[in-house]
Amino acid sequence: MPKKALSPQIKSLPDYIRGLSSLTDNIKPISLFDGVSEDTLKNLLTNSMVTITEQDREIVRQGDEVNYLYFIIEGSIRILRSNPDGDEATNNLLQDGETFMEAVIFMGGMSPVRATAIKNSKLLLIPARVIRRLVLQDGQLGHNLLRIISTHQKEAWQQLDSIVTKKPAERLGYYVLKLLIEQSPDTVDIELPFKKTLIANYLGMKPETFSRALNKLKTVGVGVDHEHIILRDFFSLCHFCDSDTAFACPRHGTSGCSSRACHG
Amino acid sequence: MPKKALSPQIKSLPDYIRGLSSLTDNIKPISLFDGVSEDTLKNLLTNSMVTITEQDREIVRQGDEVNYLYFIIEGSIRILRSNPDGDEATNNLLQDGETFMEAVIFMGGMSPVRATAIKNSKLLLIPARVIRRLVLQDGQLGHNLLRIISTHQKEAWQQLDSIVTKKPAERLGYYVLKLLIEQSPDTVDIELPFKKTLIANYLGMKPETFSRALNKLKTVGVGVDHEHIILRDFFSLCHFCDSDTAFACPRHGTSGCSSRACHG
DNA sequence: CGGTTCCTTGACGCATATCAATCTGTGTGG
DNA sequence: CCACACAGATTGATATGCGTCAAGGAACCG
Repeated sequence: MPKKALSPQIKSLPDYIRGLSSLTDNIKPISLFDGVSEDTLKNLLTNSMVTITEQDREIVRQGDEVNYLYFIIEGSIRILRSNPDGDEATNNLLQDGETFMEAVIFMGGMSPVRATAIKNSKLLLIPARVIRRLVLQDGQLGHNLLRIISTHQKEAWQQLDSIVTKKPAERLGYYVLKLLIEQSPDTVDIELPFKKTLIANYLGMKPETFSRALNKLKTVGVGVDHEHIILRDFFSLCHFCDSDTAFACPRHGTSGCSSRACHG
Repeated sequence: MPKKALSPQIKSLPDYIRGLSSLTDNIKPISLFDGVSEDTLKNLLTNSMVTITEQDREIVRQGDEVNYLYFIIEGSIRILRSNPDGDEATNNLLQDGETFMEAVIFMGGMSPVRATAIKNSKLLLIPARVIRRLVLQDGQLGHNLLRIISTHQKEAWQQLDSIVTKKPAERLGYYVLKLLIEQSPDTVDIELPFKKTLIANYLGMKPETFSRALNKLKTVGVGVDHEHIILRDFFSLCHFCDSDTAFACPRHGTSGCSSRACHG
């Protein structure tokens, strides 16, 4: 276990900024930079750093003081808690365009969670004090931040509910349904964005149980081929829908939709 | 199951305000109003309503549009999610001086959680639009809000971690330890603030399991008498400590402390 | 005193964790 | 190109811990 502080390759960014600001236009649901003034954006970027973090490196440790808000330019990050016995609970799995530690920098005290890189990742580190200052100046930034944090809160609530009230197969079905809606509701081919072991942990089950849950889904028209989930038809996952997902589902209410949320 | 919309007794508050503002000084850890300007406070209160909500009434339903931030003047509130089968998962249990729905009003869309009154409660309803407006004007208010939401996020993370990695008795021990620290670290008598059934659900277990978990704790020096938890000594709960609680514990590091967080 | 609600205790069954073996795909070196 | 090693995934057998069901007890209230 590495005791020394992490020291990833850090490049400061005189020329990087332009590449980035054009990059931010491409990524789908970037919330942090949405609609902020040119001024704020410039201010944010000039005060930030870009770092490359290699796979499995620990970016934030449990108990660390957190001085940055992390924006994922490219890569995958896992937010988790672990105890002395080595048991781990995954709080979140994040990808390009998402942020992390945005809530932690407002908590005061040390970080209650760890953050590790699932694969080689490129991160933008925005100093916490810059965020705190700019939030007061640019209301849009503050609003974005509140939306991001609130959305993460919502996800945590859903995750908890899933684990407490649903059986493994239902949990997995619910997860795949959310993937479908956010990825592309117009296909029957869904790609698992992370290793199955990781997703299993995120869903609060063991890899073996995850595998068996996948098998159960086959009986309701949800096939599997490696990291691809193939649906028999668009409505195979409707059984796992709840009022949250129904709201986000473009197909909700159309003929064929058999969401249980209707009767909830 | 009551189908009709909730319609609690609503009094508007020309004269109530003064009583309230002196009241807020007494409640222990009020975060929402901490350090906000007189101006903001007045603005907040004159635009808000006080309602009395009787026990078991549903204040916010899953799927409702939420138009208020709720401040608990007095009472107890349960935040939960439930599914069509009637299974319920408790996301939070709140008391005097705490707020709820503060994150929901920034999520956009409908509420992913329900809120019910555990007992007769007096609530301050602050319109969401007022909050959104004042947040931009008074940085202190925005900061308070961010702290509250972030703290709730932290609690959700801890709760999830507990349920996934800990056994029932450990979960309960961890919960009681947190009660001890926040209530009064200088006593060996801790009072359970809610019905055992409710706490059981919050901890993700059945009442029977909760009861058996209490029995297990007796073997490590944690006795029970109705709603009172009596410790053999100040350090009976140290076994359940983690780095989060260690940070908040005034006795951490003193002789007698045997926190596992030291070796984590 | 009888009724209700909440908690506790006991007996039982099942679902998931655990342990162990096999399989698949991938990358590496001869 | 094949042999080998390795990680991740799958499958099977077993065990155990929690949920479930059922009964009894304790406090509260009319």
